[in-house]
Amino acid sequence: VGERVVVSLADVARAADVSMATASRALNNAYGVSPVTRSRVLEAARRLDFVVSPDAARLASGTTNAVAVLVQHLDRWYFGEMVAAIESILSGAGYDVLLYHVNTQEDRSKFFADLPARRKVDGVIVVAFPISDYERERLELMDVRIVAAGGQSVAYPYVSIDDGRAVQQALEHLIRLGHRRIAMVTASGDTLAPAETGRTDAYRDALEEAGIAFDPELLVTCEWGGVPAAEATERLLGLKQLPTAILAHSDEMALGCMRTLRRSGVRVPEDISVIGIDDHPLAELADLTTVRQSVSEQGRLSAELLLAFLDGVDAETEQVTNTYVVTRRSTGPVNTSRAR
Amino acid sequence: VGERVVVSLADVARAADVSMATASRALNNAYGVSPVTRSRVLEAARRLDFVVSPDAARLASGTTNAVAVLVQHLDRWYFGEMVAAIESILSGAGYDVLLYHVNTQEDRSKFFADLPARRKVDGVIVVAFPISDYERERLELMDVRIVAAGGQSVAYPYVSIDDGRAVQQALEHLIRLGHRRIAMVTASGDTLAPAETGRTDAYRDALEEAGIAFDPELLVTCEWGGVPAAEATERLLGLKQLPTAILAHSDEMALGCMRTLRRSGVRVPEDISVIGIDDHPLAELADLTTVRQSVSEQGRLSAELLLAFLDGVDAETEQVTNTYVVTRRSTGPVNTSRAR
DNA sequence: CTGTTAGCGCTTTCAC
DNA sequence: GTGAAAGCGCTAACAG
Repeated sequence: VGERVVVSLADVARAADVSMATASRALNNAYGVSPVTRSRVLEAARRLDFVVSPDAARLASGTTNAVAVLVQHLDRWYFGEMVAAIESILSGAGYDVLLYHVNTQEDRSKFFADLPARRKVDGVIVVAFPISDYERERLELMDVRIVAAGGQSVAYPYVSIDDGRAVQQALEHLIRLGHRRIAMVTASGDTLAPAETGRTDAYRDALEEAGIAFDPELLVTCEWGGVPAAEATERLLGLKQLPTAILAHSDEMALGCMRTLRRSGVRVPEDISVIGIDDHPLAELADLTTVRQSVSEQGRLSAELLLAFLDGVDAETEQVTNTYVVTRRSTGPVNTSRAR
Repeated sequence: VGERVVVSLADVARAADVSMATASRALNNAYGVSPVTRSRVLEAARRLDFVVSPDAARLASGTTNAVAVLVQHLDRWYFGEMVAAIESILSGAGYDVLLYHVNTQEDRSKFFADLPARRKVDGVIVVAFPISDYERERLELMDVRIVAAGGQSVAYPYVSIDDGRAVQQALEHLIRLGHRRIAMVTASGDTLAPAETGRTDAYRDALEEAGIAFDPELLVTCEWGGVPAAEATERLLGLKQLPTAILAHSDEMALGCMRTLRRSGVRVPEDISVIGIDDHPLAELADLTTVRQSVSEQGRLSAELLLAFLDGVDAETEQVTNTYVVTRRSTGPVNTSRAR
């Protein structure tokens, strides 16, 4: 008995007493194999513990059965949740997921310069990642289908929320509570952040729509993150006339705002209301009111969108998922008679 | 002029007027190519925009240059941070990262039953993932190097913190503040959670070491997560004699504890101190005292460990990274004269 | 240092 | 329904 370490298709064919061609067909569920032959092959394969060589299969067939997922900030909830959802759909469909994490500018340049995924994947999903013209050009070189997950992309089919709508909902919530002096702590400067300008613009628009004059003092900008947001909030507290509510670019940043308020003895929501965007799992623990988005839904839909393309099926190329306010304890009616 | 869509090594060789073998050598930085020939090949490759077919290369060479990362709970900070760090090292070394996310029991069974990464990778990194004997057996079938990241594995080389030590440090911190009645809110029941029993056992040991009798009432168990922890804390508040401090299994859970305390009007740390483990980015925003671990360091080291093995280099197979208490505002001296 | 020669392990026409 | 044969595009001896 041979002690073959790795069993090949030839072994299976021999064991089943058929040609390699037939064995291959049987294993791939291709047409043109009699049921009895097929089961004989399958049985032999199982007995020999056969596993196809994916490389040989790919080389011969020309398809990779793999998808690249391009993502940054995987250490943040939003991105992890997104990738998890994408992976789930893709692996369920028999695709491998090649992960490319590009956090630094250096990673990023390197990725687009080298295109390490080239010839390795049938498609790529870009997660909440605004890409430059140059980067788009490079990506095109890969000559595969591209889908954007969680960011409205002008260049590619996408699945995302409507950032403007989310901001609008937040503002409507606050305005309904009587707030007029509403600040926003926003992330920017970071070209890596998604939706950076969208949310800020929407803030101005929504204010205007409500007949509230935009006050530049109330729009503070900082890097993405809770600590930067905490610092930005200090600036807000330095104002002669304080805001009665703060909208944060994301929940993490809202938590930063809340820390500053807490440390300064400002009561939330009695003195100042705070609202975030995302519905981060920890928002609930912080009693933070927020505009909820379903990240896993966006991940799922974007993966399905790519799969549809790969199957040659037409699909809606611009999908927008819902957002809505989740009211918790960090927002309340404006306090007109407060003394500070 | 030919309109070749995809340029092959043969094209490059022809353009550089060398054999395919030489072209291959030049492209792979192999020895035995004169500088001038090499540069001629490289130039031709660049001009033709040549990209090797990874499948063909793998088929011919027998190496995959890919690593599988097996992970669950990618939506949690710990896991995302870990994978990000791993990816960074691996991609820097020229490896592709195949991501396998197994969150549900179903995913998990499927993964180990099918072993979709088989024959596709040179090694696998298992992220904080206690595997069963059966699963280990299946994994062995892949016949590749395996490393555990962020969980002490009896079966594989690993990089992780010393969970017992972390708990001990937390307890030492509390005891130094005068606490004797220290509760623990711990995650368990979930076979998917890492270090689940380790931390609980360490809690008992560390108490004993400090001469504090273990009180079963003070050890409450729940599923992993902030909300379960919040509920578990309610149970604690139902006790006749309250604890003066709570150690949570993780920062997320500590935040759950804090919510219950806050909602119940229990002051932190005046009435009850709270300490977590991890140093989650949001712990800082919640002013949570915690035992810090560097997840990215563990990710980096485990990837480097695997790379060493793949290079045939010997390396330390059990690496333990440091932890230490980061004091913030959620812990304070025990309040002996408190009235509740 | 460079070229020749075999494959790597499959899939896929094309016949039968 | 099944088999024979021809590659897929590259790497790795082995010669020279």
